[in-house]
Amino acid sequence: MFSIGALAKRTGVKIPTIRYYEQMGLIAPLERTEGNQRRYGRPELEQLGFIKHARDLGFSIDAILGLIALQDHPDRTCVEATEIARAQLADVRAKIAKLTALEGELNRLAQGCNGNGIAGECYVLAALADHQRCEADH
Amino acid sequence: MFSIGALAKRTGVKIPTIRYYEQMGLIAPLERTEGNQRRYGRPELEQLGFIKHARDLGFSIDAILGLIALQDHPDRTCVEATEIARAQLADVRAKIAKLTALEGELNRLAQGCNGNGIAGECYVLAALADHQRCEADH
DNA sequence: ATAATTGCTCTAGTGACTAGAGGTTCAAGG
DNA sequence: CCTTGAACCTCTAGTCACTAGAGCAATTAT
Repeated sequence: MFSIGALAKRTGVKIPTIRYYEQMGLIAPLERTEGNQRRYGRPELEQLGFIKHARDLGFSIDAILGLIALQDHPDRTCVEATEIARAQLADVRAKIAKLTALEGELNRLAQGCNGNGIAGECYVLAALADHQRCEADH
Repeated sequence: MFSIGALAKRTGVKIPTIRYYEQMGLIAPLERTEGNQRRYGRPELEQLGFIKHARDLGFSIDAILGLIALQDHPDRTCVEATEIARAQLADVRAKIAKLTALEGELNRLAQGCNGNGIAGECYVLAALADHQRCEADH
């Protein structure tokens, strides 16, 4: 049985975030002290590890709630968990694609100007003002 | 001179967003009608195009405010504009790197399970619970 | 016993919008 | 000229995943 501070230190999740997760229904402490302080056990430690890992992978709180519901009903098929993971993967891939396109344009933008001119004829500002110069459409 | 609705249609920026940008100090209409409705001209159209383009490239409202300040003082050197663009590029590259790492892990996650087992022995849930199985650290 | 640390709840702020309520103004047709 | 309906106005609150701070209570160490 340990305090919220100890849990925070062990998992690397900040104290207010743990309390926020509790509010969102992700982890509740097993019990409280007489003075109303949260006391956690090993299962909560593992649960929070799970949550942190999923958050690091970009899963939304809502998606994690779904995964937790699956953990709590291990008789359900695994399809749902895999679907959540696949959706997340698709999301990440879409983001990568978009960011890569932006990288290309920003690169041209940043290289077009050596930084020695004056802003009145700055390539960066001109390029931002004139979308025509873009290769990809966004 | 055209209305906010016409401006929205021409630029593809939604009406509430235009009003929000005005609140943030990005674009103000030249004038208002007697009945207090916004009326925009060509300069505002171009300004909003600039803003949209920069937002599409991931620039923050704050960064765009900086760029606009440069436009308004064309005597300043171009260095600042380039610096803002370079910072944005670095940011985008960092995000791509992080997302690519996540993509790898998510891919393993989603492929480890064919979706036919039961959640009690689901690879997705197990992998999320056990960070040890990860290759990269995040 | 006391001081230092840690904990509690509650409210409000972040960024970049989006949604809705409740009311006003404009443009077009009759 | 008048009415109708679309578009407009302001203002407040909600989104997501936290983060910060106020003001107070409990625990721990000395």
